Amino acid sequence: MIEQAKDTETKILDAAKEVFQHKGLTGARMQEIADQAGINKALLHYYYRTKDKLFEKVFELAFSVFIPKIRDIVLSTDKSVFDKINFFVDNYIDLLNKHPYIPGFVINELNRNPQILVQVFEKNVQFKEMNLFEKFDAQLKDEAKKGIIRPIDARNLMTNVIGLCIFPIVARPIIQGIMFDNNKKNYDIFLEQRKKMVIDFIINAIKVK
Amino acid sequence: MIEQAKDTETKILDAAKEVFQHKGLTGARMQEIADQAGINKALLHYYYRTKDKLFEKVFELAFSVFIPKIRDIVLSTDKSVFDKINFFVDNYIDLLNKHPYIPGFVINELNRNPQILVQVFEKNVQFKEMNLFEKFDAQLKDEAKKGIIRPIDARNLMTNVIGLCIFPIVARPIIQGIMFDNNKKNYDIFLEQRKKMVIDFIINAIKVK
DNA sequence: GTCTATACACTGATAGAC
DNA sequence: GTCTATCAGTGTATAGAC
Repeated sequence: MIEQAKDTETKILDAAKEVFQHKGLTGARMQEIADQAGINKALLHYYYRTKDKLFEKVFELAFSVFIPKIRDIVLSTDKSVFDKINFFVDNYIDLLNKHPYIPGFVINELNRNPQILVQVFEKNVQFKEMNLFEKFDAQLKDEAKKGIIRPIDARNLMTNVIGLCIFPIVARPIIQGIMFDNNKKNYDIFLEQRKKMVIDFIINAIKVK
Repeated sequence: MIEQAKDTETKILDAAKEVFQHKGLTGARMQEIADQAGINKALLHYYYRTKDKLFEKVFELAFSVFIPKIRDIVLSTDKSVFDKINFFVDNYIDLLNKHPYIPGFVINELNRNPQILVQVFEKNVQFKEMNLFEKFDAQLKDEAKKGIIRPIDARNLMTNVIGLCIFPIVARPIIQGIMFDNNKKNYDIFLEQRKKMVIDFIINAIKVK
């Protein structure tokens, strides 16, 4: 039955997400994914043929959670730079809290095998047409000329903004361990307060006063 | 012969570093490490007994490359906050260029198994006595009172500084792919220019003008 | 200390019954 | 579509000769 099939396919994908994102491609076991999905190991191969193909699907979905968001926000051309930063950080940190394991997963797997990105690009052309940086560059240059912000290019600014949001999540174990005595609760508070802190930090970094 | 032994032990460790840092614990193969070291697979077990023990050694060494450096710099109490930031970013980015794969390796393995950190702490007490943040906090509070910098706590500042240095290295494949059309040369130039950019960015973020 | 040969467990994948 | 049983390949680890 098709109804049943869709359901099983979804259960497998959800289980695969869970396991792959925590253990990575090489650390994940098909058996564990099957257990997590509550089905038999053979069914995984029935629906996705190979481990690599299943992984690819999971990776693409993870990727598409975080990348288009960047595009959406940067492209909202009616906003000032300050408003964009405010809006981006606010939304991106919320998104990160919802999916805290995805950034580390994507970054790690891409380091192990950068080739995956090329495949994702080929399947989703929209990712590739990211020349939105030129437009953002123009806006930054414009506001700099008007004396609103100090000069900075879009790639550096975006790297800084995204890095300040993602880094404390990706490097959580080490920062929490070294700076917070491995106290999970204190680190959660730290992250909570960072939203406002990061916005202030960035605005002040580029603002002309 | 002891001379020969030391040499082989070192060769194994160097090979293990190379393979583990690129493939991770679960992705690495003892056979590949043996090949890389130019010796037999059985010798690996003769010197390090198990894959896990060999990995642990490699992890500890990788860890000790980047963490004590933080301590050294933050503890140089005779410097102003601005000088510390200048000095830190300059030195840390140089260090990152020398060992670009270590941060991603450490971060990833700690996400897979945060327990490793506890083991490292137990073996190296110096890592744990990182209460240097209290001292740095005092200095930040002092300079803020004097009207030199805007108020910020040590943990947020250190997270920002380290994040701005490490993130473009760790997330290189994705940033290079999306923002630089996968052009390696252009990304190298980008990284080269970031040293000055990052320092300016941070100084302006906390400076009172 | 270093090698060859091999034990033993596990993993991804398939065959075939229902 | 879903299951059980099983295969072929690979991985860590050890035994034992030199």
